[in-house]
Amino acid sequence: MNEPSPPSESAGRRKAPDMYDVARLAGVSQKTVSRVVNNERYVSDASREKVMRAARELGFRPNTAARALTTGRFHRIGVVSLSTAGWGPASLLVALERGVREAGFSFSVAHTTEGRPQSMQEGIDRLLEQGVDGIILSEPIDEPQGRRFEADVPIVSLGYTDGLPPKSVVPTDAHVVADGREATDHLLDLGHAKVWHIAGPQNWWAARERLEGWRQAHLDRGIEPPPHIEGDWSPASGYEIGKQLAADPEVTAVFCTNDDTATGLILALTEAGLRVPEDVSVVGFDDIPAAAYLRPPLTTVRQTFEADANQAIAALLSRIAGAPDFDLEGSDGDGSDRPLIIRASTAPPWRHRGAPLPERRGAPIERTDS
Amino acid sequence: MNEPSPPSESAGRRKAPDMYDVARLAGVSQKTVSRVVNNERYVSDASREKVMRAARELGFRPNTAARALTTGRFHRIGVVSLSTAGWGPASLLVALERGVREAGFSFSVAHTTEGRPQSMQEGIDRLLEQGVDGIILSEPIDEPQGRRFEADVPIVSLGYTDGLPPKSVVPTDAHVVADGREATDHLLDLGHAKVWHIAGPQNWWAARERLEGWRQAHLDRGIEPPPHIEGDWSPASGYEIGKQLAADPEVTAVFCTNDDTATGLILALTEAGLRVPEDVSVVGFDDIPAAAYLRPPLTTVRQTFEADANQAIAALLSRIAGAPDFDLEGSDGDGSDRPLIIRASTAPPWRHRGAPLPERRGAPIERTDS
DNA sequence: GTTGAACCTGACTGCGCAGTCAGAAATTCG
DNA sequence: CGAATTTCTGACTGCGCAGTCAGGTTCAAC
Repeated sequence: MNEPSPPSESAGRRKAPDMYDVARLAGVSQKTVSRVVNNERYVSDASREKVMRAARELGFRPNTAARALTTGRFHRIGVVSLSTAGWGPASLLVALERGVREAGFSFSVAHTTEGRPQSMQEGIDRLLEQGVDGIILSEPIDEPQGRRFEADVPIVSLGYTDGLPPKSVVPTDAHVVADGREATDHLLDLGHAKVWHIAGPQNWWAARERLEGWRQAHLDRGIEPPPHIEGDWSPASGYEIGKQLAADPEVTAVFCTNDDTATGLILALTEAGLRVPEDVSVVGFDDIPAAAYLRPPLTTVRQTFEADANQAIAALLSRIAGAPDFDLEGSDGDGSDRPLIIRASTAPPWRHRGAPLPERRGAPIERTDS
Repeated sequence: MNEPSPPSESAGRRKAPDMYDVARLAGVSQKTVSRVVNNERYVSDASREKVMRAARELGFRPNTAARALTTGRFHRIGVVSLSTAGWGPASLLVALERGVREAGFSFSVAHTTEGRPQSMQEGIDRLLEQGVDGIILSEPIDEPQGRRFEADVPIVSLGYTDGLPPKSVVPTDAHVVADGREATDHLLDLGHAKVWHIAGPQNWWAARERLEGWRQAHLDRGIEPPPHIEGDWSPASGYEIGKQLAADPEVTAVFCTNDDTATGLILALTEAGLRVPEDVSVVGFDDIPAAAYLRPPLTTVRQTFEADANQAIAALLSRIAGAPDFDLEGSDGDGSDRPLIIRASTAPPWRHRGAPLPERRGAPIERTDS
């Protein structure tokens, strides 16, 4: 009601109210205001009520800088991410922000500079300069020369990275390899003799793991995998590599390191007169929203961004809280959620062109809905 | 060399060095250290050198909280974004981070909570609580009841939003309408009588503008536009709406509010036995990386994320610096960069099914490379 | 040599908050 | 009823830094 009109009403922007202002209005001490704001014990209901009313009336907002200064905690998590808008990295970022927010922390991002070595360390440095309690490395890529990351706060990496300080490292290790293996197994189970692989840049951890899963799937059956071909995640690279693969009659099945690459590949195959899946089966990775609506709808591996993000955050928070080495085992899923989404881009090998199309065309096709 | 071993070497984590530590080692006062760190004038080369050496030796990092406390500036820009990994929002976020970083500011993100009204204001509140010097609203959507956004720092919106404080508002207004118009004009110029429109959710500013451009393109020619259909940006909604459109023989051209929707649409048309572009032409929006590799390669409108982001940042920084109403006119491009990328999904109307395919199939097709 | 200006430096202070502690008031217990 | 305990409160302090100011030094100009 009676607005305590600020002393200098004439000035442009009046000073933000601090705890002393609230205390004065409420008739208590600054320390009591602090207690109320931080929900501490030992404040009478009467005082609490008065303070809250005064704070609301003044529009009081605690000053984070001052709080951080006295507590030494910033209440902020930093994330180093790649400067790409690709589905994978972007989804991870969204999941991380959500998890961090729900944990009550602020969220800072430092993107790496594209094509710049050591840019992960630079990202870490920028985060440290602005003040964070912990750092998450999303989509880690290798630093040159196996350099060690340096930081005086806990670091957690979503996926393995060499050179991490002792704290660190994360969950997802095992299952990404498993995912790559499952995709490959699916194709081998269909009867394909070998599965070709369009890999991602091998300085990315995720790309390496998928390749490793693909390799293992072959070796487990005593098959020598064909040489893999390295792309750059883009549809363009999938298209270019696809033109090569289309020329090789031995190629009947391809596992792509992501859905974008698969999109380019399919176009190249089609332009070469090959049919998917009748002549060549294709598996992607990511399950981007459009995957179910490509022609043909793409068999792919659905990523578990939410779960990965939450594991990373849990690990980081426990380290921030002081646990020297939080044990994460057991939380690693056993794969019961079946990340492989089988759609119409995979089928048994055909290998005789011109054969009549199978009836799949009008068959019901699973579309993702999550 | 002679490492000044910290007093309590036994303790786990030793206290981070402050300016007094550096000053002691360098043989100067704390204030001089402050001067060197902030690159102020009036420091002798000798002092500067000593301080820098000492700072490096101790691994000194200025404490942002203390600095923010004394200066009242956080050196941080906050962005409120949608919690989606879609190409558009994610690209904007990447561009914004880059621009903010280059301006020497830190970058905080607050995502909105999906499906929650008032979540933009909540995002703003979260940013204000953690301390930012200014806020950018990326991909603004309407708040319920035309509520005014409240903040005691400058806000800039990437696209118009009702209820913004006087400071605010941005650049892109004009050209997004123009983009929608250009896409539609392209189809009308090809000879289509009308262009159907799969719109985005109309509480999104971007979706409204594109629809408006589509509408204007019709009205300018004295054509009554057909009713638009509202999707939700997803391929799924494009597919569902596509099934309706496929049943209407009048439909020969569709402008989709984004490339994902177009992807779903094309599948629905294809499944209905229609050919793109022979029976129906399709234009998308965004120019996602896969757009050039769909079948057919998609005619679409390329977004100008970098430019938009930079304009928003420039506007925000100038307001932070004190300019009450920075005038942005003139910076609005005149369209000389031709955002419409014409590929193979658009052609003149055919309208007699079963006609021989035109020769486009093998024709060279532009692929984006930027 | 004197005057002034530019240059350089450090003591002191306050930013807004939470930690510490001493003490008052209310409650429980023997 | 007094003693021990719990609850409540505020004075005081320091976190690490940059702003202010006073003083000292150097240099050029008169």
